[in-house]
Amino acid sequence: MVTIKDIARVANVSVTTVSRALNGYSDVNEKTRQKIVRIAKEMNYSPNTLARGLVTNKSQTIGFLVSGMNRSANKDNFTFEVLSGANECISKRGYDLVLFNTTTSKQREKTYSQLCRERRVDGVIMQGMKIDDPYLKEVIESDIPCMLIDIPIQSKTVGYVTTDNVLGAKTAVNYLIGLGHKKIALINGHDDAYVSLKRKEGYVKALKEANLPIHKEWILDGGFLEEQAQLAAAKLLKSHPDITAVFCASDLMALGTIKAARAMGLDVPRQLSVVGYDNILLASYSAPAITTIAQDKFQLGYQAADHLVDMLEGKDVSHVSTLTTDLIIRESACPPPITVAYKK
Amino acid sequence: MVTIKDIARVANVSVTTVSRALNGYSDVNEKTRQKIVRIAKEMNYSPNTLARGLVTNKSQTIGFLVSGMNRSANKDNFTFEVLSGANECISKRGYDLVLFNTTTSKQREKTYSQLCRERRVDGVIMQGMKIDDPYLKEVIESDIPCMLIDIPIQSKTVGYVTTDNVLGAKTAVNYLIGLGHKKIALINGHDDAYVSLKRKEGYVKALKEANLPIHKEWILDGGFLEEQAQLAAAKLLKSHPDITAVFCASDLMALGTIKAARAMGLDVPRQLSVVGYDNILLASYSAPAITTIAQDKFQLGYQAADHLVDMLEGKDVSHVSTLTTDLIIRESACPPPITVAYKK
DNA sequence: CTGAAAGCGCTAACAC
DNA sequence: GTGTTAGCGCTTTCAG
Repeated sequence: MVTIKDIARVANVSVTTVSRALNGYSDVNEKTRQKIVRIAKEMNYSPNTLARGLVTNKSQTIGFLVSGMNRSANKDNFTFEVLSGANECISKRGYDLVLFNTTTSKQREKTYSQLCRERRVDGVIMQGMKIDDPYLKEVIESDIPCMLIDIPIQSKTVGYVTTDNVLGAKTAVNYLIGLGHKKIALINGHDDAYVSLKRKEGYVKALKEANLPIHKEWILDGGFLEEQAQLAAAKLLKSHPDITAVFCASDLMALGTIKAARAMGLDVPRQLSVVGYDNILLASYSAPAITTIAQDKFQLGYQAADHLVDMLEGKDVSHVSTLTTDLIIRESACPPPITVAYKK
Repeated sequence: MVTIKDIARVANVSVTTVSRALNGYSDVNEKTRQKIVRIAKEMNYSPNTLARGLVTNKSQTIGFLVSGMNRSANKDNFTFEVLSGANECISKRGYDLVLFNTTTSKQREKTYSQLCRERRVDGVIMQGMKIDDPYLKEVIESDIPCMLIDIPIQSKTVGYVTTDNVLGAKTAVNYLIGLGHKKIALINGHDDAYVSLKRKEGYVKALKEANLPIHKEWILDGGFLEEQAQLAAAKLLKSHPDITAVFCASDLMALGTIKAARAMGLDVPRQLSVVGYDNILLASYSAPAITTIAQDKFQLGYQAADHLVDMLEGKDVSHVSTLTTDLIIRESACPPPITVAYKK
């Protein structure tokens, strides 16, 4: 493995000069630089980032900390898209991503700061954490720069990027209301997720603004899981057959809800309208295709990475982004059955 | 940041002893060890892997080199599942994964060995490479241990894990033949992919064994892309309306083929049977659900990682695995229309 | 069982 | 412009 020492010897200069030349410092003779660069290339030199990191105290690596990258959790490619976005940006800006997966017990034994310090990551991007995850508390206490996805915590060293979940949910419910629905249920994720709280807020807001009553019994949790949502929806539709629409806090849960409806002989959308959230790939391929609120997951990761590197480079701008969402109208929602007319 | 030096001072021993105690060497007094361990814990010490790596010349990191992790390429979560599997195994065995994405131009400028040497990765896992990717040639020349996904190259330092693509394809086509089909086309990926070559081989083999003629015009490439496959299928079905079944080398292309058929007013499966490959998530959700050959992508990654670490630990076993596939029967294939009876 | 010393490859004062 | 020197945090001979 060739080192700057080898280059120095061949070029007949000191290692310092080699270091400076290769790192683009200005205070080195242009001819010497060219010579050094040429020799380095000839000798097929690559810098040792470990050694460099040891002295600069910067590793040029970002930790990507995600909960649940295990076999079962791949149904939506949310994590992967965020990861892709983050990686795209990070590598453009000269860093590399290292994966921290908190689901393997091996890593769980270590604290957040242990994980980070061992690898000397310069910063971390966190995704998929529950609101009460112990790691989250550590993030706040730690002074390692961190960008959170969908968790609004902010300090000198922590920022976040999220979407406007209240507005997104409101848009979905308003759409249903606009279609003529008055009895709209909510299948939410779970209270450990920030986005669930916000989406419920949007749901409530939309109903209130339309002067529609809020029924607590119409709000159920589906844990962001298709099967669990199916169970919840089945229960809901059985005990409240007058419901004509349900807004689900994820597309996966919308899928589950549709299955539940179908199992009861209900046609979607004619007898029951369903609107999802996320716009996962499945949403456009399922039958019926799911009307949903789209969020740009790639962008979520990209922006998080961008903010993080900004932070590392000392740019003192706000480290918060809120992305917008889009209503994607497809086939799973339509006006309610005309029986509602009898209500007058 | 607390170092072993700090611990040494507090514990009143030398750094050597601290190092040995913390690394579980046997030649240190049990009492001293306990004291050191206790102090390390109290001081919240984490080892600096950069420093360690610098001297041991091992970084405990594995590079995951993938082509195409960009925004557009996330339609099947193939890469993500392989990644998850690899990460699961790697982290169990005490390593971490660093992502090398060859789609960003930043990384493309660097050669394979540069990428690896800069980060001093101990080994790499490669996925999604085309057969003529320049990186691939470098892998062979390099002495860095490398496990390939779906590319059968083998040497002292390189191994691979793949599935039995010939058998998989053969199984698919045999299934179609068993259903009564005699005119079976193939929408393949592209010749730059090893798996395509093999799947074509399986297709041909199955037809031959059934004494069915091979028509070159019935074999088209869809580039593993839905849209491209749709175009290819449209062309194929238009010029050869007597085809009753098509085997696609990926589910995404099966989706495209179904769309093409539908656009021509053909019912799938009643007028055209379609069998896919991969068993991506979409396959079970689309309408009709796609009959396909399933491969365990998570396992692909897991095994690659396992072999790689074996290699790094000097275990001199074979570094090759061939996983089996499963035929998943769903709704996109059925016996051909009875019109074939007229053929007699 | 423990310590002193060297050195991994690199950067960064500081001097010339 | 360039070289000398020290040192990042750790492991590893080699002595004792």
